[in-house]
Amino acid sequence: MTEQSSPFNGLFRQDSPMSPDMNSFGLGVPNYANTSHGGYYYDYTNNQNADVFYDGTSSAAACPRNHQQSYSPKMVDGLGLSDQSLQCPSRDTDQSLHRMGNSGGFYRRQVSMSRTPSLPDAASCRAEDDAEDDVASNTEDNKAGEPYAKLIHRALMGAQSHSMALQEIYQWFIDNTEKGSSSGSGWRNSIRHNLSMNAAFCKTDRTVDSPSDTPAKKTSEWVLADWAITDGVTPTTRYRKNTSKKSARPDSHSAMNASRQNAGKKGGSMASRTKTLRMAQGRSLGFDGQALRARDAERDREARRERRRYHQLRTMATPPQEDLEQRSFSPTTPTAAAGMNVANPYYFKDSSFEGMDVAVYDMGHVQGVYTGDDGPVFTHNGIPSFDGEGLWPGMHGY
DNA sequence: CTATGTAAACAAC
DNA sequence: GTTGTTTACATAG
Repeated sequence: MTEQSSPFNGLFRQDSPMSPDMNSFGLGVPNYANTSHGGYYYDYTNNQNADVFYDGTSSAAACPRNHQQSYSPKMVDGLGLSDQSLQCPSRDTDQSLHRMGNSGGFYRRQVSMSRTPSLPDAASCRAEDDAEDDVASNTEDNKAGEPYAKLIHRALMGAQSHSMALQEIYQWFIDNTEKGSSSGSGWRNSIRHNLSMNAAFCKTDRTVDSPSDTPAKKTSEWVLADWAITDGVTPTTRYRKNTSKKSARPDSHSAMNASRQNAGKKGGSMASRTKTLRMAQGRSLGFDGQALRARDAERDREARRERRRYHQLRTMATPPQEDLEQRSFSPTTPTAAAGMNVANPYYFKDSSFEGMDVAVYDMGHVQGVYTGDDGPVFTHNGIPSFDGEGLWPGMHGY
């Protein structure tokens, strides 16, 4: 295998260890030394010597966050385990979560990476979060009024790499919200609903190689879209389809029941069909295609402008693969979707596109991958390109 | 009308 | 049973 010259064996999500000056629009120099790319990407495959193990937990499968940044125990101690975002609860077989004491429950990664993390410490993260949601409760107990989307956003902002498994989000709600202490499970449904419907939350699928010869495990986590890290959440409502509000049908009960069943039927069948499609079409942009009305479109344009501004600022300091959006994998880590006749989560957005909809480039446009010192570059006959338009200055498509 | 919460059907695992 | 997607309905403002 051609190992890249990079001193670490993979690409790791980089947003979390940004230096503080990077947090404000990224004009600073990334101080994760030896990583020549701007980040947000992982490589979970070259993990043979990046095995994950866990401290203080009973189960080897206790923590699914094995893709995350490695923190030495010393650093963890320094950050303070009272910060619940640093803790990784263990699971028992029926998947309920237990809080571990301060002595355990976190994980660490058995790999030495030469980059200097210079993490924002827990305190600054906290301060940042508190500053961001000015209205948000300062107390641990949240006001019941804070909507799910914002709560989820806060949870993810407090998590390493801004990513959490669903169960961890549940646990966060249990620990930090009133909603999570309610008896039923409706709030879990609502969380899932929000995660699905809000473009600020992106799902990452991956298969994780276990240290031993355990069969590769599929895990799934929810991560904040990069723009949501700075911009916060946008209302989930915007991504809903237009529902013909008023009951056109006067037939009441049985009709309602039937219509709901029908809705579920649609939802269920749509789920699988549009799942990958939506991935490929840029869910993180929050488009619902035709369902967008003019005003929504204008608001989207405005938000997109803002994100582009942010994007441009960042690309001044980072290589062009920042143009990859919502790619949670390394391109050298093909998923089952890669090369198959299904939509692929590796897609590319022409960020300069001013029009109504997204220009999408999926892996079908990619002719090859070159992994060099500047990070992965897609190539055609050895020349960085796409078969579409050039995505960034100085690169011309084929 | 908008934002949000909730219930529920359904698929895939 | 869990996870994720989707539709529908309710309600507060």
